[in-house]
Amino acid sequence: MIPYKRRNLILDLLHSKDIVYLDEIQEKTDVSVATVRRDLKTLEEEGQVEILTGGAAKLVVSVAEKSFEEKMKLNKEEKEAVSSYASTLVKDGQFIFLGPGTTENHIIKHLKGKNVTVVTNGAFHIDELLKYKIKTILLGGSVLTNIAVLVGPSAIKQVSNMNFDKCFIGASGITLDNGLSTSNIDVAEINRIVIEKSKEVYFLADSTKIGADSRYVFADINDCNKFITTDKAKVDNFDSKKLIIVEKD
Amino acid sequence: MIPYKRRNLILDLLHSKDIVYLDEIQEKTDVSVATVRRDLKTLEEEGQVEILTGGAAKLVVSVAEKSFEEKMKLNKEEKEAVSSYASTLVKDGQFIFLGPGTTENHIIKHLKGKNVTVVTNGAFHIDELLKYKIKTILLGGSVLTNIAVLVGPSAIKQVSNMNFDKCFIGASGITLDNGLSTSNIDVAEINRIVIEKSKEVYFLADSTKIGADSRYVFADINDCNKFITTDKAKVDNFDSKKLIIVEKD
DNA sequence: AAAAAATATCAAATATTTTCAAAAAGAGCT
DNA sequence: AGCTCTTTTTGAAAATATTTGATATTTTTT
Repeated sequence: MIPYKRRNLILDLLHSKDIVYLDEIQEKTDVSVATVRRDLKTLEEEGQVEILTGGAAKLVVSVAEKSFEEKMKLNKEEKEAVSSYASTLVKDGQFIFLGPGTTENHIIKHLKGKNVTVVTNGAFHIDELLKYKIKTILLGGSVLTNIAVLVGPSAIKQVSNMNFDKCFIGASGITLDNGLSTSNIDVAEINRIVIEKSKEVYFLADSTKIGADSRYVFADINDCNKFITTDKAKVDNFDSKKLIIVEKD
Repeated sequence: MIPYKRRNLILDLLHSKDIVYLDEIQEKTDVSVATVRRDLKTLEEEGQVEILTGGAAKLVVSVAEKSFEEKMKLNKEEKEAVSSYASTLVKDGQFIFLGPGTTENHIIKHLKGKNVTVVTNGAFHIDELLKYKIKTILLGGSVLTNIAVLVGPSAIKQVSNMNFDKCFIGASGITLDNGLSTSNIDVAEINRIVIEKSKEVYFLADSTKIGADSRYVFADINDCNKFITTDKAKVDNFDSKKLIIVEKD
């Protein structure tokens, strides 16, 4: 196994485990402890890993990204299924808005090669958007700590002057009675405007969001063209004409 | 098989695989390892591939981030010295602008705990700013591929309505004759406005920037309050009242 | 103080770079 | 086309450089 692959393996282990021990790495890679140590030192110099005394290492993630990356892992399959379907709706040349959530982030990789322009207020999407060389407009404004979302009068003004072909928006909570809600009032405000300025509106939700209410309501269930989710049972009372149930594999 | 086709084959392999081994390529192309190595070197020079020890090569993933991180490493000590000094100029409660460069990025960690608001058009600064919980306003606009800098009418409009206590701006090139220049016309435009809207203007430069000109000039040497750099020799002809030479340790 | 872990050192094993001559491919000419 | 001359590409061998495992030494933990 070449060094690069070995180091990747270590990072992979740390993605699922939080801490790995030298023995463990050694066993999986079949090299001497000396080499494992050297690998870890290399990764540490790259800022990817922190070496702990006691023969272990843990992943270094920036505080802010942590919560985002952790959310990316939650219900990954559902989010993947929903966003994969959502991406098929995007046609060449379209001008679309992506909300700042993790489900929306999953969409990005599927847009690769499509000639679209993405507008978003989710600063964490930037890496992924650049990676796939997608034309991007990031809204400007105050950056919300922890979630790196851009809000404020300036962001509002910008979206107010845009007309989207489609928007894809997630929510923290969704109920038939109260509609879609989120935990931040500024995010709610932006969502509200985006929905108004979009020809077609798509709501995305993994099953955990359904049935709960968050603080700030920004839309009614009926404000969308399609509501994309995976769990049929949970949306039984919803308007079935607007529902799209996708299978997670 | 002609060289061109061979190299394409390597890229194809990397499309699906992430890593290819020398043996693998050699087997498929039926040439000597020496030639495979040369092919890889060519591809590397084209920026299409990364050569790894072990004889494998991997597709370069996020060109953008990579180049930023690599630039962060260049002249690290000088940048650190310059930005460390720059940060001492920032007082509690101030409203400052940071340019999108790597030198400016180094400033951020030194702002930890200071009650300042940072405005920037460098999207790559976000992680660092969130990490140290610094109040941040990110300009909105088109995201320039590769460098993740925000530009365009919207960004311009935003900075035009702001009044900064201080701004810290780097450049790609600096000469006494032509002043400060950068490689992107939009970045130059933003810089120009920021300089106008700042009570105090600070230019930052590691020694490699001095003596070279880039495409778009955005300021004269005299447009600043202080010009902070490390290399005394290179700035001998500059107005000494404005110069601050810091030691790298 | 004993045990465990981390660091340092060194020689062997691998990989990479350099060098050089042969082969292949082009370019110009008759 | 056939022939020379030049340039480029290639493979093999030698020279360097890097990676690795083993062992000894120092540091840290218990």
